[in-house]
Amino acid sequence: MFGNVKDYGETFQDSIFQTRNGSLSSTNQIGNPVTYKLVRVAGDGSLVPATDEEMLEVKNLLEKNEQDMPVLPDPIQTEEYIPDEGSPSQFLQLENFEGFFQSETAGPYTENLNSRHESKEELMNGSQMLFALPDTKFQISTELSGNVELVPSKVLLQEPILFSSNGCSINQSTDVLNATASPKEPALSTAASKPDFSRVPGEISLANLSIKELQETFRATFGRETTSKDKRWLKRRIKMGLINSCVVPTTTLTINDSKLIGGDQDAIDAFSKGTVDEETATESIDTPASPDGIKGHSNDFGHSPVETFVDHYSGNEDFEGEDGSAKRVRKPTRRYIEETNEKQQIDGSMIPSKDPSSIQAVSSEGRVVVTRMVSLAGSRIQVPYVSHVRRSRPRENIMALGEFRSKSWEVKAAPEEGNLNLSLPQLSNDVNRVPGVKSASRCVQKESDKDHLKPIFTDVDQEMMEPELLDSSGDSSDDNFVDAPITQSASGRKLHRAWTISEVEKLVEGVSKYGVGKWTEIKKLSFSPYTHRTTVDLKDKWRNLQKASSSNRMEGGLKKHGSMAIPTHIMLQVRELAQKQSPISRVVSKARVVKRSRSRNGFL
DNA sequence: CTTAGGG
DNA sequence: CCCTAAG
Repeated sequence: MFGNVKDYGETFQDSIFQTRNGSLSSTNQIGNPVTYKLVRVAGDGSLVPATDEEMLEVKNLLEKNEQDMPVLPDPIQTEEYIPDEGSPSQFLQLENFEGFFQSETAGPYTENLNSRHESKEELMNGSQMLFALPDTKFQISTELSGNVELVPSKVLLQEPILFSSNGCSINQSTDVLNATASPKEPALSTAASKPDFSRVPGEISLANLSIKELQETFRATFGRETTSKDKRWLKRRIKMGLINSCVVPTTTLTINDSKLIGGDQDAIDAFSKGTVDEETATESIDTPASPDGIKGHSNDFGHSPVETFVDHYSGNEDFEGEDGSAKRVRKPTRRYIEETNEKQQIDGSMIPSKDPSSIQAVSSEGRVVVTRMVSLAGSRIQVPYVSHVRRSRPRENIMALGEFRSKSWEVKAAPEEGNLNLSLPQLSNDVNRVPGVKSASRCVQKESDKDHLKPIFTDVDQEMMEPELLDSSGDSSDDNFVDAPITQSASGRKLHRAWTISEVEKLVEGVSKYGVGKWTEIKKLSFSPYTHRTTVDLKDKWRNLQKASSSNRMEGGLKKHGSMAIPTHIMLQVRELAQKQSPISRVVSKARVVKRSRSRNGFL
């Protein structure tokens, strides 16, 4: 039924939705507030709010036992959320639990305890398989505490929002949180409480808090002030703070048939508008751990979700709007985007769409990914949504590739259809498979270069043209090479131009004249005609030359892949210069250092 | 912007 | 070749 792990996330979402509108219709659809609070069970079974000392104690206990304490998932599963570290049972004994339930909990929970000897299947049926609870979960339950193992099922029926994964869960209810004004600990302790706290006195629901109150709560939670007036943001932050490392969904996204059908409208709007930012994406259905086959996506900056979160809220936030988009966040780098896309492509979020222009939210391994159809060289593929509003300089735009091709065709007069068609399947394959968008686009480009540009001006062409000749043809012409500039600007990437021998010679000469690293001078004085060679290019080429020259075996003929046979005398020159420059300068600098340190130490 | 270095 | 981090 739920065998397909990949569909798990989606199924889960469906379940939530159905539950909210179905069996739980008596509850307020989305915002049914449930709050938690750390309490102590007194001798008579009554609940006593925890004192600060107790909070601290609990915290210490948790830290102390963090390592060796086994995870007892069962009590956890009765909760709306689960702290990522440690188990509540570390500080609340099972007896307390039972007493807790008996004294404070009406029917259902007591029932659960009493009926815990029912067959697992029965309870599963009773819960109408609302969730595809991983088998492992039950296994663990059985191992650890056989007699409580069945509780979750029914409890889940009551509070179907739970999804536990390796001790971390995703809380799908929108405004559930603990407003106990104490940092972190409440979050940990909540797991030890019973699921339904809506009747516990003293609770506070964030949903109803004013901005000021939210700010207060924020301060109480994080120990610092905030100026944010964004309710949604505040609530999320507080929740995250309480949940600790567990990722709090920004909103309640519900996926049905790959369509976004429910949830926080703001967030949906955000998605639609393409304002989905890094954080939103991260906060989608995603878990740090993946025992259930739902792979967690590590943050691409190499931070844990927590770290990222900290980064974001620790800044001097100055949030303008309710939409929360004002959050100042590091602009994802090109590479980041590419890698992210790649990753998501790997995840297999390639879902063909009938409506090419449709933006959809698809669930991929428990993560909601908003995608859009894009036309790449004539074929439609689905790619993770990225806002079309350019925030930095153009990346190798997919559309540009199309232009690129057209231009090339124009020049080449008669592009073989077969050639194009040949490349497309390969492209599609690439996109579908591991290489991802990045590789795909590069692939296209490369092919384009090969197929259409090389014939126009090849290495041979360049070799034949004397640099001096080109020189005289006008230095203003960055490229008198046909349509190179057009192509270049269209592709957004510099056209690869093989280095000619004469260029290399000039380079070497320049290096010998002005020294290694003086690329600007070399370019100015020796490369004025070659405006397409940047200083970086010179540097790169020099690096390559050095590499080549150092690996002396290169002489033979190992460079058959068209890498141009560099005359040995040049190589020798390079090696000479490299040796003259690198080791000696090192020695020199070393000597200088010694000199300096000696003088510093009073010698000399 | 220039350099240096990693990708 | 691209991208970034440092000066």
